[in-house]
Amino acid sequence: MAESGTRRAGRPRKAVLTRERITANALELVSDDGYESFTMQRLAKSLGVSPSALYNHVDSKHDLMQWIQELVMTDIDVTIFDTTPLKDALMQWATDYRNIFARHIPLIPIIAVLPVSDSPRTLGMYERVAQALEDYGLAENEIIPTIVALESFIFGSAMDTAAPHDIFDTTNHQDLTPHFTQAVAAQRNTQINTSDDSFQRGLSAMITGLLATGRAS
Amino acid sequence: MAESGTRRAGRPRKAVLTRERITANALELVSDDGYESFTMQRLAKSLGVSPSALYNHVDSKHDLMQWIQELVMTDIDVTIFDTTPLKDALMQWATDYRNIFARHIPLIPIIAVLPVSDSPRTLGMYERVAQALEDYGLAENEIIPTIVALESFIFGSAMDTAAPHDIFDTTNHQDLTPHFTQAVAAQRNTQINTSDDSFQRGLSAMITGLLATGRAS
DNA sequence: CAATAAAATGAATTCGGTTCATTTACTTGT
DNA sequence: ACAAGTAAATGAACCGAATTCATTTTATTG
Repeated sequence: MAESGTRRAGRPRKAVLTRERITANALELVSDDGYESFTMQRLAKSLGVSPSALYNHVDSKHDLMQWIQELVMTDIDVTIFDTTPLKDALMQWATDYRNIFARHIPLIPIIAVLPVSDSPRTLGMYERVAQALEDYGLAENEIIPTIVALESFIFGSAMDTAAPHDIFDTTNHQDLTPHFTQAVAAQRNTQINTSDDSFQRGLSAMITGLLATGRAS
Repeated sequence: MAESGTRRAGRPRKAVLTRERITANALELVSDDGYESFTMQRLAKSLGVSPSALYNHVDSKHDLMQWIQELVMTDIDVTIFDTTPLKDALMQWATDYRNIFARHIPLIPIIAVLPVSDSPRTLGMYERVAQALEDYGLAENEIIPTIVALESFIFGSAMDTAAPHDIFDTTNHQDLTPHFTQAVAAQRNTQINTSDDSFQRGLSAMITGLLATGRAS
């Protein structure tokens, strides 16, 4: 039961912590030392504050990760769609997107499931891409599946960059896997990084195919 | 310092736990109740054993997850390559693969980074796919990038199935995102599940493109 | 039956995220 | 000036989960 309020108003003490400062420090920690060592305690220490103080500003570490992802999103360049033919623009955008999230792999399962309305920056990016696809003449109902398909490939490819170089080493089992072993050797001979090679080929193939179908006009 | 061994040999007590029993129980728990509630304590309880007993057989929970992934892999059907033209076989294999891992999303970051030599079942699958691609006439050096690209898309798409249905709801921001909002409406009108639609389109596009390039013969 | 050794136990450790009662410091109305 | 009010910050405690370790159990074998 609240008493009928005759008490005077008041203002809080000056906040040392703000969403901006928290998020900026978090991103810096994560960029410098990686996600494994990113804890609320370390973040608090980097802000010169006790861990519990963070919880006056953010509900959970998971929410904080969403803040980080929103900030990371601002790195993705969509101005390329203003100046470049669609297919090339999509290639560059997707490559940028993938390279950025390759450095933020633990964010991927979070963003993959995050409602766009919780991330204005993501929404802005989608708007630009949707517009570009519409301008190109893609059928309205194909725009979302096109974006989602590209994004799924982008996320999967970003994760793939974390694989060790010798992930396909089969020196133990080569007799049982002759075709695969030979294929690994052939790719290795090209001297091209497997992840990059795969991403480029897959991306080019997918974009070509997606744009070929259902051109509206 | 070891004493010069004059002591007689001995045999251990009969093991209640085996890798097979542990893995089977783990998979059952995970399938029934999901990964969130999957803990070493619960697994131990389901095996009628104390949590620490598990560590006589597995080095870590992470290793156990690898055991589970190896078991899950056995569900993926590659016999389709024996009977079906390559493009259709790839479509069915990829769909199967994606649908299975859609129920095991937490395994994806693990498998994406796991050396194939640690997973004979995965290696077997790769061998079959590599052979099919070779038989088709794909250039040797394109076989691995083709597999990796498809797998990246499969993993990304599997994660996408966890997204909420209303992930693209923009009722708050529609004025700022007219093209995107309209595209969402158009896709929704098709009545097709967005994840499935996106996967199918993306997969078909990618396979067509990957097989079109560099046919050897 | 005595020695052996793997397996299982249960208590303890560690680490992180999170909660909560309490204190601090700033603002505002009188 | 000052009393009241409030958000922010503190520090101790809580909790869940993985993992470790000293000890005990039990099957086996010469």
